[in-house]
Amino acid sequence: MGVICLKWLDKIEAFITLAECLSFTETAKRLYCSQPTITTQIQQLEEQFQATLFLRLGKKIELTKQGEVLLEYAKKMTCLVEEATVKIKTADQ
Amino acid sequence: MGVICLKWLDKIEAFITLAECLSFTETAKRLYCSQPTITTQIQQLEEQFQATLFLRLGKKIELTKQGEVLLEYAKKMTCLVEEATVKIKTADQ
DNA sequence: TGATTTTACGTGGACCGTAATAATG
DNA sequence: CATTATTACGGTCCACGTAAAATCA
Repeated sequence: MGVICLKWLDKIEAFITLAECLSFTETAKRLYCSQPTITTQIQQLEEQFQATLFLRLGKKIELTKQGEVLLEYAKKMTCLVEEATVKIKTADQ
Repeated sequence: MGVICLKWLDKIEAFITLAECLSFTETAKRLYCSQPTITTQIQQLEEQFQATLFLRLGKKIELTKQGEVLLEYAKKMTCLVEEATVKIKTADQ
């Protein structure tokens, strides 16, 4: 999770990582948590956006069109938060 | 909270509202929750960003420079989520 | 059968509202 | 003293990890 550790971004972080490596196991390793946690986070995102983000094809998973759209915005969101964190820190109070 | 009702955006929503009306009481009314909840949410944001977002000047509160910076990004974030929600919904799966 | 994902489930922590306290004018 | 913000506190809900089950190669 790097510098940014805001809890409410965890799901987005999990989604981005999963979209990148396409493996729940690998995603869990990278984010230092269990596979079931990743599964749940992705399920919650799918419910919140009422979308299917990944196709489960046997062992392989595949990003859907809807997933691609979310991925694009997810990256923007994390960038935005990182940028905000830096600029807030350097803002003279 | 309008169409977007993702729980993890509540704090940002509270912050934007408070920055607009500069009253915890009024913010709580608008968001249909209690004042202590707003207080806590703002405190958590201040802790997460390690920043003072509002100056407490007696009964009046005032947005700080850091608060102004966050406000700018907070609005971008909510817009981004709204936009993502719409585009995901219209994406052919 | 081995590897991976999902479901079940119990516990610990977070969140919210009520009540009480503090602070301002 | 009236109004507003904060703190204390208790109950509920959510999230995570472990364990078990399911699924595929």
